Amino acid sequence: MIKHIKNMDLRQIAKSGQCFRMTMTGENSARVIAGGKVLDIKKEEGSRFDLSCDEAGYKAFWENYFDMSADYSLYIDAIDEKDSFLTEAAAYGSGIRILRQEPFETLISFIISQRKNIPAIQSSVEKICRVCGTKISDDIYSFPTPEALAGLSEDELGCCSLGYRVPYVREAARRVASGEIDLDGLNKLSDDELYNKLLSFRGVGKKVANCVMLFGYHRIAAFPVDVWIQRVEETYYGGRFPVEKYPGFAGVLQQYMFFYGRNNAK
DNA sequence: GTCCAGGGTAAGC
DNA sequence: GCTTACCATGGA
Repeated sequence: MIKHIKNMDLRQIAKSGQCFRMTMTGENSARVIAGGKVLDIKKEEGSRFDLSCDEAGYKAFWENYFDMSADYSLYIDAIDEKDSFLTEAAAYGSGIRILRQEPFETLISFIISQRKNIPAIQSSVEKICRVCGTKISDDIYSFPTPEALAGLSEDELGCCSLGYRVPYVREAARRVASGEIDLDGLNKLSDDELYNKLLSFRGVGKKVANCVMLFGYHRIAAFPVDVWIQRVEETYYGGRFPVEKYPGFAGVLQQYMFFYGRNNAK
């Protein structure tokens, strides 16, 4: 089916470091695995995209997943003109959207992410999906359910290049699978309450908690600070980015800063 | 072979 | 409250 989508660049999103199961399949095409489904997207002319789903599937899942109701030009227009770095960063990554990913997949993926680069995270996540995800079609596996992941032995998880993170992943999966923590139910919490709840997972500190908030709960005020953002803050902002200038959506701008800073590092 | 990665924990001040 | 050693692994 055909959709016209503004502020949508497949390569930028696939390489933005917010999701780990979106891969480029060609110069202008990508494949996304999410929600137990596969979507192939191809960019045609201008803002015209061809999606491999029907209208019902689009409405039921992908429209929300890609945050289609948001107009990202509003976030970009709100940037202080005098901030030349952020202005350049937003122009550079203007096709990035903040995907509405599932909380559990986001939580586990970002527990894995600590002290790994993006290709290594993708590789680990892919291994986990192959070990205990559900087969969707030939050679394509969904992200595992909490129950499936919690049921793995240490050895089985050990084959997924998790290193010292194995107990973190197991404990998180168990707490969710047992019902001790209802991840979907956390949606009703305020940002602060959600943040503190996420910190209760072993292996989740402030950076990972903020990533889960931003990418798994679409709390776009969350502003994760990793090594790349730290460099940007030190180089251009005297040590700290003024998040208070952008109340409620600093997380979107963080994504532009991360993508630009990381791709233009020497 | 060396350096570093979308950091966190626990121990020590 | 704020440092610091340590953590496994693979990509660049």
